[in-house]
Amino acid sequence: MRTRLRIEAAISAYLSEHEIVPSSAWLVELPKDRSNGDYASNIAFVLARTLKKSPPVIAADLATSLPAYFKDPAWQGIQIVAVNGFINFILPATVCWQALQDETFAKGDESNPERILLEYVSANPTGPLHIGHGRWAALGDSLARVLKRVGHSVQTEFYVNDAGNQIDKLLASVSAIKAGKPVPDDGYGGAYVKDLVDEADPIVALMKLQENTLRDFRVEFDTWTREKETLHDTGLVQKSINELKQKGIAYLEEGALFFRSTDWGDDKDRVLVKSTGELTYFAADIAYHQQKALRGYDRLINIWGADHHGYITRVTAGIKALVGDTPILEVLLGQLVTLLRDGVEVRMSKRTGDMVSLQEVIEEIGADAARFFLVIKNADTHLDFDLDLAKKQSNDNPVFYVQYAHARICSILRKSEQKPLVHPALDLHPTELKLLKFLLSFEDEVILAASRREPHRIANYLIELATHFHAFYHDCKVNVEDQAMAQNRLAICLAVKRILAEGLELLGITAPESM
RNA sequence: GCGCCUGUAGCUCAGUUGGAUAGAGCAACGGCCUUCUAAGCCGUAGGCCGAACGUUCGAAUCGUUUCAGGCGCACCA
Repeated sequence: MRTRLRIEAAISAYLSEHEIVPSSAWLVELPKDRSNGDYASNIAFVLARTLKKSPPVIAADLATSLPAYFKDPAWQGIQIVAVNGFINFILPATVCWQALQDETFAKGDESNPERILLEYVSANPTGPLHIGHGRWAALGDSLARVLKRVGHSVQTEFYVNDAGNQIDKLLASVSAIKAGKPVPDDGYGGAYVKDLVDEADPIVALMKLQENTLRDFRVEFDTWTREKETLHDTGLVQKSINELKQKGIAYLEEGALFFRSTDWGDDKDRVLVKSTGELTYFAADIAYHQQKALRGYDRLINIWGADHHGYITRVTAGIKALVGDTPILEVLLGQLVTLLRDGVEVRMSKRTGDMVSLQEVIEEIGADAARFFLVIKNADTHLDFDLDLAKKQSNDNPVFYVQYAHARICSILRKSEQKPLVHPALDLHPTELKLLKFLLSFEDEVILAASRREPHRIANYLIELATHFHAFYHDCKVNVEDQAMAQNRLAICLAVKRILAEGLELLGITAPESM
């Protein structure tokens, strides 16, 4: 059982035995300052009004009563102290050892597993991917890994917009070059376009290009869905439109067909078929989301750039109109990335070809550093990605700091002549104990990263774990004469190695054996 | 004008389902390699959490207002 849940259960048992009903939600959490304890609860604050006593008094009562609710052998020796109204729980090392030896530690903890379709990147096949796509790729792939780890069933999808205006323009540009004519003003003039003239199918070639870049970035999709063959050639877009007409939520006005999205809270109704007879991109998008919904998921998660914010309401309206309330559409917005060179913004334009591709970034600084840089910041803060800085910093980049901890452990293991073995009775050095306990909070971070869709938490956790390990390395020599101590410390090293490797795996970053 | 995001140390950012003295890295300064990788460790310094008011026992966190920056408000994709 998860450590936090075990503590919550004890408090709940106490409450129900004493027939106390809290007036609002209480929780057991990781204290901001770990020196206060390993876990803490605010229950005394919540009960203050109900019991008409001050939080410190209630906390003191609970602190003396609660130990009786931890009878399990491993929990013997738990310290429960009341400070300023908080109840702090200081765990015995045996609880940590027990949790860490469990194969399912920090895995599959989701109480409501869902079938999720996660769609991300979905770049137009009109050019190479750039750093912005890289952010969605790093974010989406890590999120998929995190969601799977806690027990959701996740399928990832890349939607290929291979129909419409931009595609026509690209093909026109390729034809123009082939015919020795200049590229049209609104066409694509990037160097890569010239390489497409010999391709039988330039779109497929560009998809391959994007797929290869993503593979170099360690991002692979379960499915690639092509708009043209899946939605247009099959007549599914028209079918969706017809359904809307039949339901009376699409109407003709001034020669255009409108979808009454205002029925679902949109600002204005949206055009499905232009007065010219052309379908809008939105029409295809509605059909696409209807199809996704019909494939049987509980939830559709899309990662979009913040510039697509305005689309959420109308696409949600489309799903509700055609399918209903399930699946839920959840859109994660990420703020855009500005690529800087020497502190100066590099304008990104596929049309002019003035861009630095994701492929180039990966080749310059490596997939590990690039992924870490792109995923470490909260997705809703704007990201300045300075190429020169990233290159320059490659030596003191946090990703190396974390990887170095892993490599150091591997080195220790290679030199060791002992077998790791836990000696629960052994006294631990304070730094050692801190490290051991910090390992335990991995499960809470993973849960949080999953439920809030925030993979950057994993990156921050790993940096902190590496910090604890490096301090341990400094304070506690592992390969010492004392056999029991050496075995114990080796066991800690193995546990740290495992969590570092699993955490890095969640971010799609390698865990090197040596550096 | 309306909507969304951001504003925390010199710089880059954590911390935001309300909680304990607001944290880290980089940059600055000072220590630590006869000891398992110094890509490391330890210490010093650095803050009216953009501003104001409000809710609360308690606010960086919630509400209102306001200032600054970014992004959207198409019969474009």
